[in-house]
Amino acid sequence: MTSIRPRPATITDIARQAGVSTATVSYVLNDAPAGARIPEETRARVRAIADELGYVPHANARSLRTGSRDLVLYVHFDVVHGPLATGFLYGFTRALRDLGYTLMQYGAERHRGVKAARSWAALRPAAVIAGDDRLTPAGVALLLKAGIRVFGMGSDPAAAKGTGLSTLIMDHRAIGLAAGRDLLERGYRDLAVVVPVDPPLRVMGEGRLEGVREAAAEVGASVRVHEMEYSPGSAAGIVAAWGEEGLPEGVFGYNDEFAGLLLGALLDAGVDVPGRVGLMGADDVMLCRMLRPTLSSVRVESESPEEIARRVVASITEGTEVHLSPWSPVPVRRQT
Amino acid sequence: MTSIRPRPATITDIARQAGVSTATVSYVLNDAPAGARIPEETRARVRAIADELGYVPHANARSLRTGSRDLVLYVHFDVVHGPLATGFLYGFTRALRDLGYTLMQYGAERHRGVKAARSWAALRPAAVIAGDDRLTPAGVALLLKAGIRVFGMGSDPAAAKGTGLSTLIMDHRAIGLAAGRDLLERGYRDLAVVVPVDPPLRVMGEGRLEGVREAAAEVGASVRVHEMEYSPGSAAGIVAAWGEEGLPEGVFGYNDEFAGLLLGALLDAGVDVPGRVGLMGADDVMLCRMLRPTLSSVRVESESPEEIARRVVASITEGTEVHLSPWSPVPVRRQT
DNA sequence: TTGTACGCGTTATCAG
DNA sequence: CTGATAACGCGTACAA
Repeated sequence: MTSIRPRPATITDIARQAGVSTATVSYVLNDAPAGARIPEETRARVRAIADELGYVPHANARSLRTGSRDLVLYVHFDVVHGPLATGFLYGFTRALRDLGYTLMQYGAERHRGVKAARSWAALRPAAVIAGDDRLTPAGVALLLKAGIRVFGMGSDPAAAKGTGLSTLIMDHRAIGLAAGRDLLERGYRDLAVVVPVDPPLRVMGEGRLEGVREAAAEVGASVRVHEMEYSPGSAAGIVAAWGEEGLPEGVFGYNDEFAGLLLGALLDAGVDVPGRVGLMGADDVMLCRMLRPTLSSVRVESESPEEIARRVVASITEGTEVHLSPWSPVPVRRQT
Repeated sequence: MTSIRPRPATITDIARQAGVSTATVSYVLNDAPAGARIPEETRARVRAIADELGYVPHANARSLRTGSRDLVLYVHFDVVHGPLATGFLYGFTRALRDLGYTLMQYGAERHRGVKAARSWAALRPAAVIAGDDRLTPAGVALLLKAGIRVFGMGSDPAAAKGTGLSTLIMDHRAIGLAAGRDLLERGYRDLAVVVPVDPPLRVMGEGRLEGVREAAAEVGASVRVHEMEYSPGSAAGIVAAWGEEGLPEGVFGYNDEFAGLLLGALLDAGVDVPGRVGLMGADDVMLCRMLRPTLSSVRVESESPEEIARRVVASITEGTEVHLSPWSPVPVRRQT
């Protein structure tokens, strides 16, 4: 007597036990109008058996039959999500669920381009949201051809326009612009900007840098650029370099974490912050209020996840291309 | 002339265009032994058409037919994942993929117990990994009955033993024990511990507290407990209370973030850290090295994600209950 | 209420 | 040797 591994109950199991057809079971469990005149006694019996068997409909089989797609695939960047992104993702997930879609996060994808696209397409999602580092024109084309909407996170909306690729971006240039303007308003004319070397972050860093440069150009200020790794040693190296070439007046540290590392290195070097050097981060995470002096930052306010979800769903159902930029930057001045 | 929404190509489309049966297409595309003797010419034609059509097999249809389950559902806690958890999750995802399974993250689940279990069961995963705040005995039973393995994150292994529920836990008691012992080694006998009020964090906080208490009991030290929210105000409140009742000698701040908030509040109050008060966080994230003075912490080293993945898969294929605790704590002493 | 075709792909069986 | 037929997995929905 070998114990068999449990198997999920099927509609057929229920039909057999209840002595009715599978059609009847389906009608009863779905409260379908076509089965409206099935006697209450039968209905009760079917329901009782379904319950007893722990029956749960097979989502795959159902969607295979109905042809419905309710999956939205979210393919991560390979980086740690900050509280901002996490918070948005939660709201977005919930909002999508309310609209009848299921968002699944698909992490640690090792492929890109057509290979990645094929693995996503196999799941027949209604849409895929992926970092632009995973997308290639051929991959996007494959998905679109299969009726799967594609959202590039970070892709350039101008370049995407007309290709069918939708975009969902954080406007990094705008963040840099806000930070740069805030530093310039304080009278600084000699600015330094940090750009992460880590590839997925680098693109964003360059966008932010561009914004600072734009702000600087408005008043004829200068901008120095430094590559930085996410490590105390790299921060110390930059501060040491400033010791040689002269300290900048204002520093934009890419984000709060990089800025936090820089702040530590500046304090270690005995630099007066903000007396000698003004410092800004971005994202406005709680970290800003842990550091002393407290860190100035650029808060990124997001449009309601519900609204974004609605527009994503509209794009899915209408098969149209949309370009969403749910974030807007606001400087927050603190002690640095 | 209405443009029809693109539809994914099916095996039937290919068969029609190639003038062969769907069986032939299937054999060719899968390099099945049964189709080994299909002439190269036909094979090439089928492959070319599949390629041209952008054909990708329908994963659902395939698994429906073969009965295979390769999905592992990971249901988040509703909190921001730190770098530690994120890093583990990435490695774990990759390792599972190498073993033929796909890990999907399912966030912002609004249900718990049987309701949640039903929504997971509908996806027919091979296993579900969920926070114990989402699991109830009835829910677990439903899943097990359907042949779906269940891993409770944070569930008590002792309580689970024999019920079929597997566990995957971080040993919070051990973290508190390590922190407590480190503080006591420095000679502190008047300890304070912070416990977050936020429900999902509270459980972990209580586990860590228990560990500190255990350490304190070994040498007869005292332990004060303070509830804390994740806000600068709450930290300031606690420090103010210490002003009234007297400062503790050593503080365990639950984790680095809560400790960082406390550090800021202590410095604001003019308290000498670590001269007057020693402070420890936990998790050892980069934040520790941004703060000045740099924060002592408890690093949590995880067993290799590959090894954990192997054991999870073994549990799935053999249908056995396992209890994994892939983390071990190591104190890291810095300036605080 | 039931029989059954269908959605998509796999595979054992059978025929030219 | 080459390849088609058909049953099947699970649930839905139309015709009877």
